[in-house]
Amino acid sequence: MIPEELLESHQAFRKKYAKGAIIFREGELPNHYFQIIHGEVKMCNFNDDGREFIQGIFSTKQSFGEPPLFLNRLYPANAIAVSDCELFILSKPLFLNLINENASVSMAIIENLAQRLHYKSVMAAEISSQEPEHRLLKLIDYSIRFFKTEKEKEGYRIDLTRQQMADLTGLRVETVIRSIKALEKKNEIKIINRKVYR
Amino acid sequence: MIPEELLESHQAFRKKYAKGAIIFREGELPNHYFQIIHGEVKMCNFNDDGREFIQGIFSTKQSFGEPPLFLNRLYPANAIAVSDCELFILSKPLFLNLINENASVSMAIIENLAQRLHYKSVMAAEISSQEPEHRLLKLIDYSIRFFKTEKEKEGYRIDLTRQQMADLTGLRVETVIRSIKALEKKNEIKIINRKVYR
DNA sequence: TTTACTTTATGATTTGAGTCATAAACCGAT
DNA sequence: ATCGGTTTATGACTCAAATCATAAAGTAAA
Repeated sequence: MIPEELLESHQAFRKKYAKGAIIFREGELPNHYFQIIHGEVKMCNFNDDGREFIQGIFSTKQSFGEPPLFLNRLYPANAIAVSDCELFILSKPLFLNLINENASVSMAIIENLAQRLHYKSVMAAEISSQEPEHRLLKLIDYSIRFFKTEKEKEGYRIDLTRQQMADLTGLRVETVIRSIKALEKKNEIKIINRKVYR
Repeated sequence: MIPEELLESHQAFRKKYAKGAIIFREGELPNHYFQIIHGEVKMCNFNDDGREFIQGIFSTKQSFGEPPLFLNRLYPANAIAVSDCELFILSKPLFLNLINENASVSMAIIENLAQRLHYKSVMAAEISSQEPEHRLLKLIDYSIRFFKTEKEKEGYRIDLTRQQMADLTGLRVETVIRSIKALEKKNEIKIINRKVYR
């Protein structure tokens, strides 16, 4: 999102995380801007009985975790590496400088936040009021535009496990599996050796 | 959010809406920036069978509906006047100018978006994975900080109808009524002639 | 190729929020 | 004071998703 050159010229450093590593935790005070060089990161919450809710999955060139940085608020969720990954990290004061100096960066930030707010608006309305199949279809369509998909001859391949879909929509795995099958029967999607295509 | 003087010096105009009036509709192309002078506005979706989901309720000095403006996307929800209200309206090109010229305005926009994203993150995790009482309590605590409350000797008075709470959390009115009562029994909240206090 | 683990799959059962019906309490306008 | 509309309230019943149990299929590592 922020061009590499700019980040590097402003003393951002690189850091690698192994799959499963925790980048920051819910409740911590944010001190840095993070942008993905390669790999994938999820932001998620765990509720009292250990169930996970995935706020979003981010990949190359995307940033995450800025909102509380601007609000002097604690992180509302955890950031965890979904795969091995490498990040640019920029300290809060340097990041804020960069924004103030550079109108195009601040516009990029605005667009990025607007983007994520849009996703949340759409999914919030879905999650709260629709049946599982509808919810999943929306997630699938949304994920095609924004994460984890590759275009193949059979259509777009959704690179999410059933469990991830469950955690993104607030459903249980079993419900996702059953709904996915129902959607296949209705010809809304295809399943080719367990992968979902649309 | 954007100072009145600035809005006026940039040719924003004022417009009044009666209670219930539709300011814009889901699916329309955004052309303006809106900021509330007085009154309240809700953004909401209606699903196939007419049920409403409230994305947020906004009041004095708050703006709404910017995200799709930045993304050249259609409105994902309707904006409806909850009470009689008056708004500042600024055309898209003038608004974008204003942001580009003025770093403090663009920072204000960033903070505003971050704020709303934060609310959505918190509520998304709640809505998708918690029991009604937990969900409602979170909404109540959040609404104390951000909308529709007044501090009284009995505590904060939540100025939301049961129906609004239902539409904000994705629950049904009856469930809200029952859960609110259960919360009162557990001494989490007070109910004084039908109003909720916390 | 065997082992250990993850992901997908499927049936049986439970449960709690949704739905439906009905009514009381409240509020504003005439 | 009366009337129409909204908001709150409550009970009975339904049903779909969650839960529980169990296993097959796939995958990665030793």
